[in-house]
Amino acid sequence: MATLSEENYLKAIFHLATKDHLLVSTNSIAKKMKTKASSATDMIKKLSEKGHVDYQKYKGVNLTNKGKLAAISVIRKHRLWEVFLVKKLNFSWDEVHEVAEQLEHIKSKKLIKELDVFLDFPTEDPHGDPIPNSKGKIPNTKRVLLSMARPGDNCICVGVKDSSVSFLQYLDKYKITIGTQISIVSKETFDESMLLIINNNQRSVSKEVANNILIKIE
Amino acid sequence: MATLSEENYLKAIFHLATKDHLLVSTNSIAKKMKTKASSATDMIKKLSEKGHVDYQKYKGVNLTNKGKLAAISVIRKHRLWEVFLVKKLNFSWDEVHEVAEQLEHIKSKKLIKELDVFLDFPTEDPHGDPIPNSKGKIPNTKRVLLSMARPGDNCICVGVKDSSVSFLQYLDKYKITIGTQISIVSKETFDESMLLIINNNQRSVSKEVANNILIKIE
DNA sequence: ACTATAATTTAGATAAGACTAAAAAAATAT
DNA sequence: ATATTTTTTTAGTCTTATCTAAATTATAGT
Repeated sequence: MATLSEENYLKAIFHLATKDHLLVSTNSIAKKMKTKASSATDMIKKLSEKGHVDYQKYKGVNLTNKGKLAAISVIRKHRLWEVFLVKKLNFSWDEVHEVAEQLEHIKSKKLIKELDVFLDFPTEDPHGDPIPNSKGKIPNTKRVLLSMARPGDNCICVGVKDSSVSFLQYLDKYKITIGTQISIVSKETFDESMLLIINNNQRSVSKEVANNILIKIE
Repeated sequence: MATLSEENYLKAIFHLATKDHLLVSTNSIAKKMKTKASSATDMIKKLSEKGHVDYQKYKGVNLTNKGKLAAISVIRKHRLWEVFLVKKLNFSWDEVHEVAEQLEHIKSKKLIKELDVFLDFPTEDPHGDPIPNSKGKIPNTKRVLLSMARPGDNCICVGVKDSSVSFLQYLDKYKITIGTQISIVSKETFDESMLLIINNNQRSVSKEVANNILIKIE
């Protein structure tokens, strides 16, 4: 059984590994975990001994199947709790993360099974991120960044890439949420800002914003 | 802010202190926490430094007002989560304790406030124990032990003193739960066992059982 | 009151997870 | 190809919460 700290490291490594870059560096883990590289090395050794990662000194780590399933299990719990907080306890999408970070570590199979039933088997969390099923399978949603859309496209906001509080509050301010219709009017070549129609209002968003909104193009 | 371990010690001390015996011994704390007396001493010093208990070497401890409120806050969370697990997630009353022990340490004022709203401000947990309000006031229910009742009394089960899994399962087996009607037929002077009518069946219960069922006499 | 026993505290050790500083390996630049 | 910089690891320290063993204080028995 993984400790709280081990679970957080596994989650961090999972998020850092991408399809084309499965090997994760010590430094990137340390940065994500907001600790020092030496602490990351210590934990990597521990995770390696427990069979959660493959590790070669100076080469970085790779999640084993076991480690991957452990990470996904934590992510599943995190996202289910986020749904609970928003749907049942009136939390807004920028308030859920901190609490879900704690709730995701509660150990009880029955708890998470019944929570899933209670929430009617949700497939996405309040930020549009997919919820892995109990077997560890992650439903893949074909989502792209708003910055990928072209003038004339009609899109629906389906999630965010950056779920920091400041960004979520920005979105709330302009009434952009999951399900919001977005039409692309034009795109500036100079600064890559985009002119959009959102809720019947024209609005210009910066490259930074467009790079963090996930959409589905109709 | 108290650590997880500090919260557990505070809770233990609170449960050990009674109206007529506010001073709690090191050994009793150690026993309740399932640690050694030396560990208890260490923690007592820490709690004393933080102003949660009054402590005099070799004399035992006493919760300060601050420590009492901290303990009650944990107990409130524990009991609210128990209600949630039973009412919303189909847990039975003997399954909730272990999970609530974890959930009670989640730090979020909004979480517990909204949970209280969501559960419609319950005043008792699934074992009949009173839920302290947000100010730390504990509603007092006039409950007595079944062993206090006399032949001819008609009673309602309102809770249990011992909420161990084995006792709760014993009660489930004989269909005794909160709200169950119990009539006292007679009491043996020899072994203090009691003859009862429960759910229209005569049943004899031992002194040990009668000492752990809480009732209200009509 | 004095002794035996029980309760409590102190001292010193351990494990987990973090840190700093220094050493070693890898990557980059010239 | 060698020197410099960056990354990673090692060694040693710290804190929290635990432990064992030994010392100290309190309690009970005679």
